[in-house]
Amino acid sequence: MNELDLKKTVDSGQIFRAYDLGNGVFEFISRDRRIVLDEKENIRERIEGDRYWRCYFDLDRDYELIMKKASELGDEFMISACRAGAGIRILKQDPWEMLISFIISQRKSIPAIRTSIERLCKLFGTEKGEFYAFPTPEQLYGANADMLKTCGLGYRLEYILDAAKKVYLKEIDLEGCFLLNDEELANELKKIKGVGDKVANCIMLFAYSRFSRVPVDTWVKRITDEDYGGKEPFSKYGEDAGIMQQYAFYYKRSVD
DNA sequence: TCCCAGGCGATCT
DNA sequence: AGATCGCATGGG
Repeated sequence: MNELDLKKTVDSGQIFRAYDLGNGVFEFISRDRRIVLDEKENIRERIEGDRYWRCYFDLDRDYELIMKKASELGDEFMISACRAGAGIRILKQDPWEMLISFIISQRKSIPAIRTSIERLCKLFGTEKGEFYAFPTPEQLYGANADMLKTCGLGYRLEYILDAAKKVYLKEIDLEGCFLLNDEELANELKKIKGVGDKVANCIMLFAYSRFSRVPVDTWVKRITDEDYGGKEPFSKYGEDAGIMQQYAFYYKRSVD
């Protein structure tokens, strides 16, 4: 019950710095932290003992209620999505890291996003022994322009620089943003170049625990068009719509 | 080689 | 407000 499936979570498109190392071993990197988990061991016990990772893996939320709601509604596609996505959890990630990661994500494939982010970390992040921390706003704001150009950011480069500038110079306070309501938060994030509705919703869902937000990307559009005849199927899940979106995203990609 | 990727900003009607 | 269009680059 209420399992945590590391493999599915790594592949769920919400985290770009998580890796399947093989043999049931998975690595997750967040900010300047790293955890390596072996699913053959009691991972739940291990995570529960650590304040940061317990919060990160969202262990205290009941993810089974949403399946019940899909069943009550007779929502067949979402029932299948819940079944396929069981064990995926919405990771509580860092706002700055999500901001940069999802600016990069636009019109890029997930493997290409990973490549760009890893280059950024390796070139500008602080070395932590076996890995590199995600670069801070200061590190990106002061980044060498020629080195930045080697990260495959394309036209998104100016967006990244705008984000680094606004956050480093405190025009935008990402920690203070936790106090804002959903609409205020979305508007604040969209002051940054390269942040539109979709990227803002990703940041809100994956960093600010705004579970009602549904990032509408190419896959979600396809679900709406192909499986619901053009009628948006997520809002009826209310405060859990973002979780359902994540299951549906995972499911749709898996059957494509 | 060709096609498209977890969209967005600019520029129109 | 809503519809179109160009966009840099890397994977498959």
